[in-house]
Parts: sequence; structure tokens; C-alpha cells
Amino acid sequence: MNNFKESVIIAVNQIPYGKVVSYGQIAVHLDNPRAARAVGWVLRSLEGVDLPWWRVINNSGRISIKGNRFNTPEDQKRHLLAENIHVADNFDIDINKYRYLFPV
DNA sequence: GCATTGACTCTAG
DNA sequence: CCTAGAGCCAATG
Repeated sequence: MNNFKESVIIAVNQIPYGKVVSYGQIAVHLDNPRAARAVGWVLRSLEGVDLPWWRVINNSGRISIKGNRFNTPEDQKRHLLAENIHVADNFDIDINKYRYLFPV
């Protein structure tokens, strides 16, 4: 049984403290390199789930989140800053420095 | 089963 | 650096 949703949750839970990954990386990790959008869809759908969703950003190293009533860009920025991850006021992140690569 | 949406990514200009 | 267009996937109505 491979629920896409569940697979995404597991992948995100593998992200260590102080590291970030892109939606595309997760998609690749799920053997669906083109499912980056679907990954974002899942994260958006997850609300009360215990998951470090803030460690997931786009491949441009920037926060793509629009901002729903539960999660906002400022929220994500605050979470990242709490993990020693530098985030510019423009929500720009040095993903090249903090990027986490999933184990093969 | 088609049309729409969304926290994506890439290429071009 | 920013915008626009196209491609892609999963869930929803």
C-alpha cells in the first residue's frame, strides 16, 4: 500500500534538524520526480499532523507558501530561524547551504 | 470523467 | 531580478 500522502509524511519526517529540502527532492524520493506539486498539495492539506513542514521549501530556496489560516510565510520563517537556518526578510533561504539529501 | 486548484519546476525573454 | 508559459501530479467537485 502506497498512499502518496503517507509517503510524503514519512519523507518529511526524515528531514533532520537544521536542514531543508525542496518539494522536488521529496518527489524524487517518492520515485515521482514530477510530483513536486502533489507534494505541496499534501503539505497544504495537512493541518494538525505532526510534521516539520517548514523544512520544505521550493527549489529556488524560497518560501512558496501563500498563507492559510493555520500556516503563514512568517510562521515558516520563524520555525526555520528557530533551527539556526538563516532566512532573509524576503523569505529567501540559502538552500545550497542547508539542503538535506535523502539517503539512497 | 472532465475541469479546477495548489505550499512545484523548468525554460525563455 | 522578475514575469509568463508549459509540463507535471494528486485530490476535489
